[in-house]
Amino acid sequence: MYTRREITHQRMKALLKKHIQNRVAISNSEADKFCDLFAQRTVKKKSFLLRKDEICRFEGFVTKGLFRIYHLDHNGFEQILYFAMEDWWLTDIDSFNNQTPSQLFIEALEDSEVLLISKEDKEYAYENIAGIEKLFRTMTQKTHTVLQRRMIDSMSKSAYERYIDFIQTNPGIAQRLTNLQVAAYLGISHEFLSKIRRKIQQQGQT
Amino acid sequence: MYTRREITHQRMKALLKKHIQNRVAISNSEADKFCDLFAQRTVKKKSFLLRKDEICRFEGFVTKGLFRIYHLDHNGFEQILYFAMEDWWLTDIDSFNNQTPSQLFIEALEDSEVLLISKEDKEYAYENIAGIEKLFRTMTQKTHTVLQRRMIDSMSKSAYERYIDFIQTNPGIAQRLTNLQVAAYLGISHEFLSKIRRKIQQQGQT
DNA sequence: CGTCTATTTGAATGTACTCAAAAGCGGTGG
DNA sequence: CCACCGCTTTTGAGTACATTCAAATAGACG
Repeated sequence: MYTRREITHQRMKALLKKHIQNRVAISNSEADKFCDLFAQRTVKKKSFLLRKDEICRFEGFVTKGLFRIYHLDHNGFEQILYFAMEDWWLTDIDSFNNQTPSQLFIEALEDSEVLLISKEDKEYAYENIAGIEKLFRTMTQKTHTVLQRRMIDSMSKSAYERYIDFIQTNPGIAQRLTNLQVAAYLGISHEFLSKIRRKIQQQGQT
Repeated sequence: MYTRREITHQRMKALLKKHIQNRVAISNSEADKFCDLFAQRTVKKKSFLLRKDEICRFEGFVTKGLFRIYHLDHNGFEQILYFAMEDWWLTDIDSFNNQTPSQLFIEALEDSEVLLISKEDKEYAYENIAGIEKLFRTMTQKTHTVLQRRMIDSMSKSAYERYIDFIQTNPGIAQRLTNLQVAAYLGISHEFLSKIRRKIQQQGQT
């Protein structure tokens, strides 16, 4: 007999296992061993997985919902680094690796579910589960590429172009966001985003 | 008896070995095994290690000189992603990993020397030399953190602030660059950089 | 229904770019 | 050794992109 919570937990781990096996050659039993290191956590909309000055003690895999990972600049403006939805990883990589106070906030934008692994268990996995070190090396390389691309775009493209790119490349995420969030991600004011959207509307009508 | 070239080669590998042993626990013999996978290459000022549309067949460790890694945007403007000087790594991580055509140029800004490793040899090292997978995982995580920080700054700070940050954080590199290069790194026009520098001069005099 | 938040709009402002031209500077050949 | 060439740096005027502030409007939710 399983409780409902346990059933959910099983289903979430199945998602994680599938995610891993799509990305690296790993046996069933090794994958299970890895997945068992994760704890489940539900996060209500508008509550935080991490706040500035806390030490990030987890790396997370999102199985339901949507998060924003953001930074407050010296004027108190929110700068969104990235969003994490189902099938995405999330952490403050700097704070997690060095166990130093974080500069970031991780907040749920919807009622969400995540699987969390601690630093100790992740280190254990690196040492004792074949393929895990490779999994994270390749994942980090991939996100590095994406970040590099975004860096180039943020410097060489106009706000208008970046907005078009964003909604075309991430329609699944964009739908679920307010313009406030989108503006904070693009690094522009929400008023200006509104004006960009108006211009697009007008073009559509001709 | 060694030729002069061989002696230089030995000295370069010693630099690489030291670099590695500062970053990961690795035995002398394993480190040597890894270093032996690298080939030496001298690159004259203004010549290229990689051009757009070529496949990046190497990852490099700079032992002498200075490189710029840049991208041409759709208006033909150069956007410098990063500089690599002595003790730094350099590659197009995307093109190298996937063996796909590169979007980037890698150009020597001074007469330079690099040690290069091929994709095959690097894969060999991942599989057969203990500690190498960890070395590159941690290095990639570190550069990811740096890139993330730069991303935040490029969106939340003014050109003036970014320039001050750059010359204070990287005095060693900044000295060796023309303002044209610095501007292309900061993502601003060189004319505007000149105006920023004038303002700083005037402040200094009071 | 009322409250809170998101979105839109406009006017004034600021930051950074473009274009054109002049000045500085280093190297090279006559 | 000097004159010239190419490249970097500076300067100014005009312009474009994006922000700020204030206020009105629209939506969402209890």
